[in-house]
Amino acid sequence: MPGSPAPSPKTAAGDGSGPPPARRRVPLAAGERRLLPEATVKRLPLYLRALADAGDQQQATISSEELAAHAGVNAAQVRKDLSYLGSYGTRGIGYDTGLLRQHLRHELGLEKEYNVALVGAGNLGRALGHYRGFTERGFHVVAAFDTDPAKVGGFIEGTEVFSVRDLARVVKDRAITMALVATPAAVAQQVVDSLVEAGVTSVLNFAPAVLNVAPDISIRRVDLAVELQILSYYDSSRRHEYAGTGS
Amino acid sequence: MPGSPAPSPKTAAGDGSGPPPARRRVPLAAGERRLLPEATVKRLPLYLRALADAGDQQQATISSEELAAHAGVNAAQVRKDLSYLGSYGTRGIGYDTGLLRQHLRHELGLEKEYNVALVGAGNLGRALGHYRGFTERGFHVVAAFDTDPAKVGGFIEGTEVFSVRDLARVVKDRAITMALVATPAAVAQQVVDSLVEAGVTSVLNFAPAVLNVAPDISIRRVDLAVELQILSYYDSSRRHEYAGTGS
DNA sequence: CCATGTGAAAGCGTTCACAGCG
DNA sequence: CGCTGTGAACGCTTTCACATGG
Repeated sequence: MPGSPAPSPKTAAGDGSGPPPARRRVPLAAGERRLLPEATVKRLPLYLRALADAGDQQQATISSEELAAHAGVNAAQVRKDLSYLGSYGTRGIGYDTGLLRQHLRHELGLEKEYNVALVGAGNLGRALGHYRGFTERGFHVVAAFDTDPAKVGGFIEGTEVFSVRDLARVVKDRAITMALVATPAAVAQQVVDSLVEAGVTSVLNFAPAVLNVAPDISIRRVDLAVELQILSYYDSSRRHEYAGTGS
Repeated sequence: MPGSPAPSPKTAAGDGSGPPPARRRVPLAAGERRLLPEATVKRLPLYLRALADAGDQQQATISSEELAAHAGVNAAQVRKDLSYLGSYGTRGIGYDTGLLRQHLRHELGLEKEYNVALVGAGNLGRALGHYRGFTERGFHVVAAFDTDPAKVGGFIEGTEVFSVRDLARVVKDRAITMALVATPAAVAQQVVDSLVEAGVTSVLNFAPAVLNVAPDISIRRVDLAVELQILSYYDSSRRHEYAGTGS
């Protein structure tokens, strides 16, 4: 049963917005850095991308105003977010692009490279396997898995497709800690259970299902049908907007 | 220039969480229904899916507790969300699955079918074109677009690939109101501008860029690299967690 | 003088706790 | 009695406004 009732509602269920609700409350020692607010974490990658754009244009510094424009947020937001990192801006000038980029990469843990598993070699899975953006950013898809014997033994962009029966072994052998789940919804929960069992601690779930995992596992959901349904809501509320009042 | 500074920071920039920040403040007339909180809108599709699961199992009613388990949220949240719809539950019993499903579909505007354009027929674009989940839910990809002459004239799962030069014409002819943008980031802004110009009002953006659109256009972002970077953050904060205090 | 960094205020969203009703 | 519906409390997020400092 994929959607078995969670023992506790506080489980780190993959709701797509809050992957690790576990916030620490302990006093924390000297050099240690406190967990950032979740909303801030979601924006840091956008600032990083804005910096890449600025760096391309040989810009030595960038203002919170410019970063805000690139990230589609308020400038005060940018300053507050960056101030959580101990902030390395200069008043009257702005942020040093190179320095800030380094700090953001460090804070996001992007100095490390990650080995990633891809589970499900259907249409979406194969597209994910071909996607260049992952490797470029240090996320290496080093193994794919499927149940279909016709797909097992094949390759996706140089990555071998294994049987899911070999999942535990391959995940351990290749030191895989992240996974992309692109299976049918019906098997997604058991797949993620196997992945976690084998040592995976971060999961990006593309299956249209909410998955339950232990609180020390991060899971995020990318749900295409849900996105379209959200758009549908706003579209339809626009259509009805001028049907009520005449004012 | 894709990331041109927004004239006003209040533009409906595609930040992935808040597509239409425009909340109305007018008193609103009799039969009219107020806009739902954005956070609620994001959860309604999950409840709908939970109901589909329950319906499969011949369940006539479902409790907020059960819905919560399926959606990975708190039961009080479910009740509050559903109460915004005027709620059709029965105290002591729960919600009638069929009735609630109908109301959710109505509220989300899913009684209508949508014609969708797919822009960018690269790996990701083709995978999206093959994805079954869209048509199943009433979102019909009726045209694809690309600049590559080798792709133009081809078909993706029965959908013709047009030149982007014909975008305006085809979008109008086929009454397309939604679009999936799966182009390189560099051209995404001009693509979305053309789409909006041609009559598209809802956009799902897969390009790694923040797009600016008028406030009456809905845009949502699905950014795979950003998702992995967020996971990376929590992964690395877990690794550092036990490096500071010994307690 | 200009743009950062930040308290304080305002706005949202979530959770609690229980009244209300079938 | 059980489960919904909801005011009120709480906590997180955003925005404002301005002191601060290169």
